[in-house]
Amino acid sequence: MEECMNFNMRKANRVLNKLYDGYLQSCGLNGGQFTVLRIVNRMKTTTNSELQEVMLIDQTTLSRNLKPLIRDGFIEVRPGKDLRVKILSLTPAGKQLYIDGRKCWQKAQKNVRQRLGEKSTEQIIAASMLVAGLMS
Amino acid sequence: MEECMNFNMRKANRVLNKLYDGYLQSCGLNGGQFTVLRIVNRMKTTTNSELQEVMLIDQTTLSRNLKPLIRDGFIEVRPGKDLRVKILSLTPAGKQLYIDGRKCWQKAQKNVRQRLGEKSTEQIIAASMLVAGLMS
DNA sequence: TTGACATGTATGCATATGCATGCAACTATT
DNA sequence: AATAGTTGCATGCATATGCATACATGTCAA
Repeated sequence: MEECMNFNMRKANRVLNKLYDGYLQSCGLNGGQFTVLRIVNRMKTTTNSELQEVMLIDQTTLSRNLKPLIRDGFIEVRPGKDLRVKILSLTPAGKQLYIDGRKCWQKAQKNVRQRLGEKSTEQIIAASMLVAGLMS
Repeated sequence: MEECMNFNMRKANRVLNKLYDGYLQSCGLNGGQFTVLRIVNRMKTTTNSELQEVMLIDQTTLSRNLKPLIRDGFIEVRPGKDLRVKILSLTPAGKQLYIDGRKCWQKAQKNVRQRLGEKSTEQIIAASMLVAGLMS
């Protein structure tokens, strides 16, 4: 019986989410919030719509994920030249939170890497990127 | 910068879910419901807790996923020898729905297979299984 | 300039998910 | 048999997600 790719990825995703969330909760983050911090940190300065493209996430979901990070002073919003655009960047507190979160994240990633092995780990990440490329 | 496995799998999962759901909606199913039908069909007869182990899904989530399928007459419930256990099986309508759903599912799976190629497809499924194995 | 259309973001609603807990049925120890 | 603990499933609640839509700002054509 042929395997269902969707089912298997969903299952793997549930397992992985739980694992990463477990490590991240000690600094009050979940996987989605950490990802936002991580990308904003990398971009230095970005916008909702740019994040949306990078994460391939629904715009409204992203908008809501950003909300508490902005409210709690981790992400700063400035209006762009185009007043509709909100320019996002990490505040000092946000940078610190990212640094803390990164430590938790590294533990999670290391745990996975050790259990799956280097080669499988890289393959899985590459495979995920391939699948994400189906979006177009 | 090292890639985050969790982020990449989440992203891939979003893309894949949308794709499969798009194909399945023509027979009124979503990916989760189709998976339940598929597994019950394969098992002939099963229980909530057995499904839960196979799907690595939260028991309460599964319970809720089953609810509409039972209510709408696609899954039949008989009490087991242990009266707490509900023995699940497909009704004739459920079997038909699975057959219909399987056609949609095959289109989705074929689409993915064609775009990613045979080798990548198999690798991704194998990779997902590996990751799911982290649950233990 | 003005009016029509486009774009960036937020909100209303419905559904999905999972943790904590509740309840009923079972098991084991006395 | 009575009690305590265990197990299988369901429900209350909180959060996450995404579609449809609203609203504000921008752009372009006349």
